[in-house]
Amino acid sequence: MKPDEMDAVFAALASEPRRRILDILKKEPGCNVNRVTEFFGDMGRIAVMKHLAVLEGANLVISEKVGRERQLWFNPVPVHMIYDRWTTEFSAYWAGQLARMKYRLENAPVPIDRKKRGGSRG
Amino acid sequence: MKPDEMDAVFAALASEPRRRILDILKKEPGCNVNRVTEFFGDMGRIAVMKHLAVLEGANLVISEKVGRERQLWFNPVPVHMIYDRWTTEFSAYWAGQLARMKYRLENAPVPIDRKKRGGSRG
DNA sequence: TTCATATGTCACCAAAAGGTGACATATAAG
DNA sequence: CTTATATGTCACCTTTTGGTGACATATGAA
Repeated sequence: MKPDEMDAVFAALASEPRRRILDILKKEPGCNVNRVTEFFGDMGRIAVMKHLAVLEGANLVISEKVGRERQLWFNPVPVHMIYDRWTTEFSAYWAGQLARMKYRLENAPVPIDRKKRGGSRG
Repeated sequence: MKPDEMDAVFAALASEPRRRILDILKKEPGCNVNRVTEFFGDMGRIAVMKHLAVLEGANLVISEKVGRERQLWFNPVPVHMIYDRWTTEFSAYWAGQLARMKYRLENAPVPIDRKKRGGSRG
């Protein structure tokens, strides 16, 4: 997966309305643009079409024109590819860091022992 | 994980330079801003600081000021959370769709059989 | 043809992202 | 003190994003 493709997928997913569109397409595979628009009370058709264009650019949505309608489909492949990448790329890092940081991850960073900076209190 | 947090994480990851910064921090944990900047020939310090602000906003980077330096750390927790979410949310969908679409995923969408539209010529 | 529907395209606008240089502040070193 | 280093902050600029309405096109129906 090339960097540009990753950019497109992450950027597409970095939007609540777009993630919501994916949910809609998961629930109603093959529905058309106006049907998707119905789910949004605060957004018009053109905005929905732009979001769909972003999603199609990331290959997260596939469309096919049937008559005057455009049928829309969620494509899970890019998500799966990132998922695969993370399992391989990050698992080693997680293992190493988790062993080093134990369960302190969410709480505080682990300062490097460059200089002695007073004792830890508690 | 709230929608806003997901937005922040995905938006932060939707940038090649930012993903590169994370790689740098994985390789050199605790290094400072200027050190990170050295890796970029086409970007200045202020731009790097803005990227770091985005990454910190997504909690993908944690920093700690030590003396006049700012030590930077990669935090894998948000990635892990999305990873976890995907394993649960998408696995069922993948199983169902993969069974239905078989290996045709990358190639073509699967049109719903709403109207009979001539025979497939292949 | 005529009318309704579904989508595509265009110009336009406001806000956010992504970059810069100039300057201020804080710390280390002499 | 002075000087160098590391970072923070500010105004400014350009490009992209995200939204709109008006209008054009394509299809379905009568």
